[in-house]
Amino acid sequence: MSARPNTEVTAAAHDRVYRALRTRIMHGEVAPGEALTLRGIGRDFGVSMTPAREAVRRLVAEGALFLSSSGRVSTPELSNERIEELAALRALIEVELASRALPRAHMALIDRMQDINSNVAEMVAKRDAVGYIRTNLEFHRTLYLRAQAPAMLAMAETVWLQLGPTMRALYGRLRRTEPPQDHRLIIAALKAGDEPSLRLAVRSDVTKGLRLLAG
Amino acid sequence: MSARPNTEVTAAAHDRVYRALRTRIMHGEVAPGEALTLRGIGRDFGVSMTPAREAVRRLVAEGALFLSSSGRVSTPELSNERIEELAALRALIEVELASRALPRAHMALIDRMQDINSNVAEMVAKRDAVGYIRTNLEFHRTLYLRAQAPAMLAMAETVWLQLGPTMRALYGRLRRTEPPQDHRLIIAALKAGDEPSLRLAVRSDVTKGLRLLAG
DNA sequence: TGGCTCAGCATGTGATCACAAATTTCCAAT
DNA sequence: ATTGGAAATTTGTGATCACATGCTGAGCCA
Repeated sequence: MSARPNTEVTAAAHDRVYRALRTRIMHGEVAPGEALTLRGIGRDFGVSMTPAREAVRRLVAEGALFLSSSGRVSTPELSNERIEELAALRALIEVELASRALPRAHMALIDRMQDINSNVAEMVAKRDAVGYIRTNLEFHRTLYLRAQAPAMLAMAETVWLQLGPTMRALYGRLRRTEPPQDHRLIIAALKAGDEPSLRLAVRSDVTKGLRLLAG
Repeated sequence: MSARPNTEVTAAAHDRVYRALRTRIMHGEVAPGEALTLRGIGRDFGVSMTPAREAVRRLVAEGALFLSSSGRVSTPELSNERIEELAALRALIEVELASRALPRAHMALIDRMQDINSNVAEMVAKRDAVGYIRTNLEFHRTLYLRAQAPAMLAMAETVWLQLGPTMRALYGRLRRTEPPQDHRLIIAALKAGDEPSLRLAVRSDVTKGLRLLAG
């Protein structure tokens, strides 16, 4: 086989691999400490080592994967200190994003967030950890997209990515049945146009889960 | 030539290339919009395309380089909106870092920061834009290292990296002769243990330069 | 039984090649 | 002179290979 016989829509192989791995990591579909090999990734996606290597490099650069001194890659196992830091970063960045989104959040957006939140509740009821993480991030991203701040959103997603495997471990352990109360507070603050309440609710939502884990 | 004849200290070629490029970009040694080629980078560093490609991938992932739709890489030319966002991120993250460093900032650290700040003043006097950026970042990093928050510091450095070429363009244009006043305020607040003043001074220092550019 | 060594294997790294697509160059036609 | 297009060159992509290193486990000795 030679290079890409790309006549149209086909994206670059390394990008396809990157996106697939990124989504799996962010949604918590891989456990912390899980090892990956370039040849293994290549086999999984039907490509050679080269695109697998490039995808892994990107993910390492984003902190989604850990590179051992010998070059082996694995999902990171975060220390409590690092979890606390990442939670603080989420709080800083996401509060700002929510604040910037507030003036632009019209009723259609709030309705959509309520729909997503009912999906979150469903995932909690089904004890579906991956589904919960996915819909929960969708809830947040839907709001933050309105902030029109792509660099900040990218930063927030990088943090989510680093927390992905850890969140899986957390919510996999957790035995909750009630949907997140803070999401309702966020929606209420949006409806009321109440910025201080919004900031408080986002900070609480973002910090709460991770505090249990690090505590 | 085959693989790395690495008997000891030699670092991986892709890592060496990555670090060199990263430093050059962060310090503003390349202009915004400057184009790079994999073969050119390889030639410059005496390696093949493979390590050059990996280094570039990492830098693209960190937002230090822009990847065109056809795969060409260049230094990004930031819009005013993006500059404003990145300045806001600097403010958020660096104020937090400074705040966390404050309780641990003893006299030896403050002395070192004063030394670095006199180097900053020297660079300003010499109209050395690259030297100014380098010593200015060194001033900030010296403080933030004391925060013991590696994930946050990495985030801050990623923002610096994205702003590198733009800062060069800014400070290259700027005709200043006075050293930054805010640095003196930062040092004074550290000496006094005055957290609110420190937060204010850092925010002002970090926001000021970029406001001119985006304005 | 427990620890040690060494062979075999798995794995990352870097060079090189073939190919497709994008970009540039150059020449002819108007 | 300017524009159009075709040829030539540059460039990124992905596959493959050789090699050095790290890891694993089987066999050995105490």
